[in-house]
Amino acid sequence: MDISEVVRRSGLPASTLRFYEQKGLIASVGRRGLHRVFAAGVLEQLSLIALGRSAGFSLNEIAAMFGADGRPRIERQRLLEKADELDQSIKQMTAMRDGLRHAAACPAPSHLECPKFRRLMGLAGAGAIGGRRNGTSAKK
Amino acid sequence: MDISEVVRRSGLPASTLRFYEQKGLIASVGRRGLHRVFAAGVLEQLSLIALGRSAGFSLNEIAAMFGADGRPRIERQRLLEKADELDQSIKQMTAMRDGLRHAAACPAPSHLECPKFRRLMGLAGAGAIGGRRNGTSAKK
DNA sequence: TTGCTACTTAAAGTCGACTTGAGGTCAAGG
DNA sequence: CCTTGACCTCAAGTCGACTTTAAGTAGCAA
Repeated sequence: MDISEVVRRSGLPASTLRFYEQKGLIASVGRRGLHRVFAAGVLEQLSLIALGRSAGFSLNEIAAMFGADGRPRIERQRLLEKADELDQSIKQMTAMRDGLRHAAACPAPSHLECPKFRRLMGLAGAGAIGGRRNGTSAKK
Repeated sequence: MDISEVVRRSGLPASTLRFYEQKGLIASVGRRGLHRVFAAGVLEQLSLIALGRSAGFSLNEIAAMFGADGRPRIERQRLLEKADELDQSIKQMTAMRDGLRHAAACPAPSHLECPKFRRLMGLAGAGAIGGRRNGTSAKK
């Protein structure tokens, strides 16, 4: 496969593929002239990377867990840790979601006067002390 | 309150407070000499900002929803949209968490051979096509 | 009044994950 | 054979949310 086919089948731009290769996340099996040639397995590796990303791993963490060859050498301990982290986040986000829904329906003139909203603010403050979180930034 | 008290009571560094002021997220009520003076309400505003952040709003979005005065002029529609986004994320993260837990317990020699893991990879791939997501990066 | 020190500013730096741009190469089709 | 355009490299740029740094100022204790 040449890069354009990987682009087509993975949906990722070529620049990302080159970037991933440079980071050691994937590897081309060789060159035809200048052009990279990829094995079919790279698609699987890319899925794996997407999986890791959406589980909250950074590219560096992913690189550490799988060589450029794609052989997964995942420490199960690490997975459980991440799962616990996700649990934390899920709890936070769930509270937040409920709070938002309530705020949208709340009859208080200003949300600041609503006890539920205020409780929610407390929650967020506590969260802020702890970790940092990002939402979907689907902005252009 | 001078800035050091806000720092003390909010837990945020002074640089962040100045940054927020510059962004129009908070405002000082005046100066004593060069030094900013803040009203007590700024603590509430900061909670509100933390709340918005942890609900996945960007600082710009938050600035648009509340003036520097802190008067919340939240469009309820917007809140519901964010709540729906959070629902999406929560579903993704829940699937991911379960997948991770399974992977940690899975007896397959390589996770790539585990059907559950593969299904999970499909999920992640689908997510990748859609939006972008970040986990807790508690790295120093 | 002196001088410490907490405050001030503006600008630049950082980090992660990419994207963009300039300039170059070369395999393939006409 | 020659052009075309897909691919290449390397460097720099972008974005969000801050932090850091350098240089300056002024409130307050002694």
